Amino acid sequence: MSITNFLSTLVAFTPEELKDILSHFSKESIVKNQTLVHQGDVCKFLYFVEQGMGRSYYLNEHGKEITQWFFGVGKFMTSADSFFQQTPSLYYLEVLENTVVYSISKENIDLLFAKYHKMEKLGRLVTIEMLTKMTNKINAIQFQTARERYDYMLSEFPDIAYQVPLGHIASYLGMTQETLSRIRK
Amino acid sequence: MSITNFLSTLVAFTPEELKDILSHFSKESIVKNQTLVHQGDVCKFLYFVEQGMGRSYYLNEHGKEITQWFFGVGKFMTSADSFFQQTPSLYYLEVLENTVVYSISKENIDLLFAKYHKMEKLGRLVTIEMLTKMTNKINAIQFQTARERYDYMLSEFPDIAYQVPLGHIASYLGMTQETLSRIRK
DNA sequence: ACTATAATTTGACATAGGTCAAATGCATTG
DNA sequence: CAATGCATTTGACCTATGTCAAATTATAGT
Repeated sequence: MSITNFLSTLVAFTPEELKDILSHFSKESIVKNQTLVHQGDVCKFLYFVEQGMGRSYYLNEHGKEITQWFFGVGKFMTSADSFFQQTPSLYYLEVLENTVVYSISKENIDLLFAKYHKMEKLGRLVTIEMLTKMTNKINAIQFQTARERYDYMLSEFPDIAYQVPLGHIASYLGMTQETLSRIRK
Repeated sequence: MSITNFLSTLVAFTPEELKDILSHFSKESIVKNQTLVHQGDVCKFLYFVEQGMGRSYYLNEHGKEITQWFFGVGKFMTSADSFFQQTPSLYYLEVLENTVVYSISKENIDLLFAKYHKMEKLGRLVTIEMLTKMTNKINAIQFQTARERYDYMLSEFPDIAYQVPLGHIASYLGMTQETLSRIRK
C-alpha cells in the first residue's frame, strides 16, 4: 500500500494537491529493531508504514515491556498523544523489521491541516478509525478468555501475529508469555 | 460547562460563527434511564452533555450489560462509530439521570464540517482526546489489579463514580460486582 | 558447522478474582 | 409505615491464569 493510494482512498485530492502533500513527507529506510521514539521524548514525526512493521510499548513498574500497539503496512505509526500535543511520549516506538516509512513532522502536518480543509478531514477520519480499533481491543481484552484474546489478535493483525516474538504479543494481549505459548498449541 | 464555552476553549470561533454553529444544535431534556440509541440502530445524533450523565453499554453473550463508557458534564456523548459511519451501533446509549443535552444530527454536523475548516479541526481534536482516554483505559484495565482499576475510575470519572449503580462501574472496569463491593470497603 | 545467546515450551504450584447462593440494606409506592 | 422489589454485601468454594524455574529449541555470529 503506497501512501498515495492510501490518501486517495479516504479523500478526493486533486493531483496537484497530492503532489504538494507528498512533498512534505520524506521517505526513509529504517533498520530492524531501531527505536524511533523513546519514552519521555516528544515524538517529532508521524510515519506512514509502506513496508515492514513496528510497535509501541512502555515499561511497567517492574521494568517489563508492555506492547501497546502494532503498526503494519498501510498504517500511520506514531505516539499519537505525544505527536499531536507535543508532550513527552508515554511510549517507545520501534520497528520490528527493516521498514520503509514516509515521515512528516508536526510543523509540516499542521501546515497541511491549515492549508487543506480536506487534509484536516483526513486527519479526523484516520483518528476515528484508530479510536474504533482501540475500542475493539478493549472489548476483546476486558471480558474474554486468553484463547479468545488470541483469536482477536489473529483477526486484527493477521499479517503480524506470526512474525513477531511471542512476548510482544503476550504483553499486547495482557497475558504472560507462558500462557500464550500454551494456547498456541 | 455550556456548549458555547466548550467550543470556544478548543478553537477560536468568531461570534457569528458560534451563533451559526449553535443554531444547528437543539437543546433537549431527557428523563432518567431513557435510552437514546439501541444496539443495532444507527445512531442519529451527537449529544453534548450540559447537565446530568449517561453511559454506553452492550450485552455480552450471556445477556449481561457491559458498560463501555461514561459521559459526564461537558463531554460529547454518542456511539462514535455508528454516528460517524452511520452503521449499526454496537452499543446502547442511555442517560443515568435527568439530563440536558445539545443534540446535532449527522447531516448537520457534516454540514458544519464542510462549511467551517475550524469545525473540522475541532472534530479532530475531540476525537484525539477520546482516543487518549481510551488508551488510558486500556492501560489501566489490562495490567492492573482490581483495586488499581477502581483508582483509575475515581481519577477519570470523579463526578460519576459515586452516583451510578455499582454494577455499571464493575462491568466498566472488567470485574464482578462482588469484587468491586469488596474493594470499596 | 559450532557456540553463544535469545526465544519458547513445559512443569509444579500459588492466588486473585470468578461463581453461585444467601443475607442484608435501602428506597419507593400504596 | 408496611410491603415489595432492587442493590449491595457477605460467605464458601473453584478455576483460569500467574509465578518461578528448568529444559528445550531456534537464531545469529565466527
